[in-house]
Amino acid sequence: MSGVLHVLLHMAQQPGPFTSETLAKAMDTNPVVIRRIMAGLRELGYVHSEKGHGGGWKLSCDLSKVTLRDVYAALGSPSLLAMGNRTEAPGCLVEQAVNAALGQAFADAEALLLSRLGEVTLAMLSDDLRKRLGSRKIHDIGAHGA
Amino acid sequence: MSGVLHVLLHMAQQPGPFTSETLAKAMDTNPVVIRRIMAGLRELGYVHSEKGHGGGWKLSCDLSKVTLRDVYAALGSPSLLAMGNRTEAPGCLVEQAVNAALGQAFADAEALLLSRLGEVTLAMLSDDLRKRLGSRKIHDIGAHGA
DNA sequence: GTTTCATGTAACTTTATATGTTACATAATG
DNA sequence: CATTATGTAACATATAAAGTTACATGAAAC
Repeated sequence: MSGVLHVLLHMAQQPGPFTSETLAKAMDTNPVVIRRIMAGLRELGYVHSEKGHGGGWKLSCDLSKVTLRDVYAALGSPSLLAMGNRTEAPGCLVEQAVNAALGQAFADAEALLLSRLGEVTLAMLSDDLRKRLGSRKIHDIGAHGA
Repeated sequence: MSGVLHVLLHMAQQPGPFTSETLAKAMDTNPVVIRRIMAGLRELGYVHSEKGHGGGWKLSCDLSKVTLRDVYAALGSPSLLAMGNRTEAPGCLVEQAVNAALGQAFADAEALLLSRLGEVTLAMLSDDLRKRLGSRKIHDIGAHGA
């Protein structure tokens, strides 16, 4: 999640296109990993890719319309919580009692988190980033960490 | 977490003591795993253990005073969320912007979850379990899943 | 058209983490 | 002192995430 946003935000600072290799260097990872990540975003139309010379990845969405929750969904909505309910002995009443108590707390927290993510658009993130960049010239994607 | 509560709740139904082996069978795991789990609880005084003949684990706390949050703390407060912030390039402003946005949402969700866990005592869980058991004779810890 | 550059994707390897296991020391009881 | 239990280190296994390699596909340059 954090990594995906990092990529998207980088892309929002320059017109592109960006090759998987370029993005991979910025993220200090492998091009294939980038393609895997971007695949989900492409399916939902947030980015698109082109092959061959001059190809690569481009944003293809209105940043003010896409929330962090949308991005999360594009990743396949992986579990947000580190701990789940045991399901090894579903018939056990002890387990049912435990799951009932934990399940409600977990569900509430997850709902809140999703709601919060839904309030933040990529455009808001991008604006925040530009503020942080301040008067500074927008740094090239190659000059990472500088 | 779920597993620990399972053990504690089982223990709350019978006077004990329970050997690690007994508890391990009920949880379908290994005695050493039980001892590892219980170690944190013992340090906070929620359970205590005795060696040798007739030894084993006993509850040593007021169930109405210990919340699920306390139990969580006894486990070393492991991360509740499945995803954290990237920290690979702390100097990168993009990363800072992403972490600021995600960090707030994560912190809020975590706070809510902790708060919810703090509202539920082991006694409440135990009461709920007894209701579920209904008129049924309290099952022996050996008769798991029945 | 063929060479080059880029994505798409399957298959494999590596790494990290959690869990389970073995072995043995320590302590308490009969 | 033999037995039973915890305490804990060390090792093994299983699982999942991340990284890597290899090669097919498609698009642009020449």
